[in-house]
Amino acid sequence: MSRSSKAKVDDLAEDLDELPPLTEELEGFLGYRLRRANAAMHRHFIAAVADLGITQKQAAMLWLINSNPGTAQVSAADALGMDRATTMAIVDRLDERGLLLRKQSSADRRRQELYLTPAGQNLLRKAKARVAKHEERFTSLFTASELKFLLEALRKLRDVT
Amino acid sequence: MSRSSKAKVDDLAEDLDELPPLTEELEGFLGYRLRRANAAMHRHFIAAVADLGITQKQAAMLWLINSNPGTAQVSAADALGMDRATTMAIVDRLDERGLLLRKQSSADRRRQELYLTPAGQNLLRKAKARVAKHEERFTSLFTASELKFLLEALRKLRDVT
DNA sequence: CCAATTAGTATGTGACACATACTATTCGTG
DNA sequence: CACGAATAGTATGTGTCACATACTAATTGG
Repeated sequence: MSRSSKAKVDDLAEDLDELPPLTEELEGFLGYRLRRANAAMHRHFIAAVADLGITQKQAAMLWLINSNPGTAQVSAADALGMDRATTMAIVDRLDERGLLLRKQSSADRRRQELYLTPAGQNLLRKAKARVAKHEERFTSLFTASELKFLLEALRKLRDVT
Repeated sequence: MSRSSKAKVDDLAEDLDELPPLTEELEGFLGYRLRRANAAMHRHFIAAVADLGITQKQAAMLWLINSNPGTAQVSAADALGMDRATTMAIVDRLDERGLLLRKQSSADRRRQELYLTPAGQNLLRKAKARVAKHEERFTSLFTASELKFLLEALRKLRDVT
């Protein structure tokens, strides 16, 4: 014991760092917890792929294009829940880095089909390994059934109109 | 039935909008689902308090100060998981709108104690009503025990180092 | 007493979200 | 078929937030 056993009971909270947190009220909110959890996972993600210099959104875009070559910008935007302007900014950034290319669709000349360049495929391959470890770090907190419930719960939240 | 029963089985997916989504692979990731759920709830929050012109972070700051008058900026920053620079920007904005005020601590003159102004208290009161409805819209998707698990799961994710 | 730490501040960069507006193209309906 | 509506991409601007860096003033600890 580092302290005398005569320490007053009143001191216990302070001793054990059990003072009520400033966020006590906020902790009851799903929105607050969701934001904090997302912030933590986002930070961890950025750190995990720091040497690749991509964000969650950029990685998601590369991933989506790799799985669906030729997808139009607007389709990618819808799939990822972004508007066209935001999608433009993200695709622009990846385009400037030579990670993807735009090709006008012959079927509908308004559309720009998106494809990964070899550089983009290469970067995505590296990203996949890091993301797998990153995900494992978080999913390992739960049992398989807990994780299943959690993923479904998050889907329900997303689909609220 | 709107279509002939002779429709080929191959057509079923198209008929029922069950084509695999472009995000099929991404859906398996906890980070992706978390981001989408958070984005949905964030959008809903902003819409819920649109007439008050505050963000989630600003509301959280007002809430925290209201519950803990005199809290220093750095304490609020720690509690909300933000750095000092970001906290400054948020407090500045609320300060400019006259929703809070800074008062130099007499005990430690480096510290700026934060207090809500009557305008800030008034705005927070309105916000609380809207946030309650907003939260209800999402928490009502779950049973009490499911919600308990979800909140705890999100706390675990936040606390990952 | 002095070095290290802490709190607040200032400044700059980058990523996103969203609004608006404009052009080119395609679609739908009279 | 023609023409207005809708769609895809683009350009531009605003606002929020995260983070890095650097600086000052104040406090703390050895």
